[in-house]
Amino acid sequence: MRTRPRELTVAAQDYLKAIHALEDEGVRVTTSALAERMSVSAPSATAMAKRLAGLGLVERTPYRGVALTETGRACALEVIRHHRLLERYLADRLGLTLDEVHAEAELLEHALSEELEARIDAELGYPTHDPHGDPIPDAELKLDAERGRTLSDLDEGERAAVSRVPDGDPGLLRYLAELGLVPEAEVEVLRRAPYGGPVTVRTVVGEHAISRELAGRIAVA
Amino acid sequence: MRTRPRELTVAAQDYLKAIHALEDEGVRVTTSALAERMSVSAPSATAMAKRLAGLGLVERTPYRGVALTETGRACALEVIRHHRLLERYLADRLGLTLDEVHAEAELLEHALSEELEARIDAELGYPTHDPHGDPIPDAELKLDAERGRTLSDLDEGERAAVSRVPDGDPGLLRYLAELGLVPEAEVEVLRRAPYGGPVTVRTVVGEHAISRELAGRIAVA
DNA sequence: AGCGCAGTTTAGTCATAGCTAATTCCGATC
DNA sequence: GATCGGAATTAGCTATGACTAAACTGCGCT
Repeated sequence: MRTRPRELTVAAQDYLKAIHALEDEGVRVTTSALAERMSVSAPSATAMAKRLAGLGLVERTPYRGVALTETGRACALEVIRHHRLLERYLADRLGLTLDEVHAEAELLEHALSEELEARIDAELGYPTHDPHGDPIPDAELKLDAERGRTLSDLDEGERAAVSRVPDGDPGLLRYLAELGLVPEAEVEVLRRAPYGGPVTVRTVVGEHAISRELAGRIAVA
Repeated sequence: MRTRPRELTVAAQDYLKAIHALEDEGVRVTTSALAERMSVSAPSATAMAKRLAGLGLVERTPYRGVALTETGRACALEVIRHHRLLERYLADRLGLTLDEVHAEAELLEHALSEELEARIDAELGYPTHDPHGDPIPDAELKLDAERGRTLSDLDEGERAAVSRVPDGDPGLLRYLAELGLVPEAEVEVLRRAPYGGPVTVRTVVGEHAISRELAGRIAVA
């Protein structure tokens, strides 16, 4: 039996998604973290946290923050499934580029019926990853964690394939695409400057130095 | 330069669509007609009518009703364009049936960006009609009126092709499909009972009597 | 242990969009 | 031309979700 974020407001779904993302990043979901992520004032975040707690979707400890309940997590995953399936669809079937799909999926995700979700899923052959390399929760909302290594974990001389890139920032995605850093692409780490300095990589496009911080956000396999 | 219903609330867009539909049907757009169409109380309709008038989207005469302004009509057509393009897409590319597309398009129409609209339009080869046979406003929002004849206008013995069926009621659409009354299908009128009685038609599926009222809602060419 | 500040929450508003109950208007009838 | 009834509007509430300003907590630091 499937939980139904469908009966939630769009705003509530967006908050759940944000809370899930923060938990996933290992960040404590405080009011300010949530407010920041949602581009909203702290009181607004507090208010929504209370509402979600009232719906049994999060556990809330005043002054401490919130944590998703099982139900809350299911709702978040449902929305994420919609988002990532749509990204996959938009990229594969309508030719949207990596930097375009996120925003479009963001718009459409709340308007996708279960029917259509299933139809799209089948049409695409039950894909497991979105175009950025993020895993798509399956129809039972199972999500494989796959917290693998990143570009910044590789030793000099190591080669790997990019498995995941950050998904939200179109400018960043265009930049990475220019450097040849897209999912599936081959990379070799040439140098890792000490003290958290830049990482120099070779891709099909050539050699490029990128910040350690950015390298840490690019997963490899 | 394109008007931007995008900046309107979803509710406002839905009201504009309803007002457009009523005008199209030749109905005076009174508060009660609008309230009825929107499944909303009369005071709610009054309130929205005022809001739309304030935005310059309708001309409102208290106690008289509303009429779309040019801007209002453009916004309504923009929404209708989204709706019908999506219907066409869902039918052609995802295999949804005639009775399913309306509800899905209803959900998605407000979440469709101009970008994606253009992409879908191109993908489909700039279609002119949705799967029910309703005309799709073009990118400049021109809509061909084509107020043609209906099944109930045909004389006994006349043959024609169904050009348009009502789009909102899934049950009705399934019924019509069973009778072979779908867009493009060949029909021949066998009998027209007097005094507004039923019309008997032959389709590929056989002979069927349908009410005059229903026949009047099926356009032919 | 106490003080202070950063972070949280409360208090009080606003806008949208819905509702019911009460009132007002318009036109049709007498 | 007054009246009556139905349609339309006003008045007053509710919920969501945002905001600012003010008050409160708790933790770290002395």
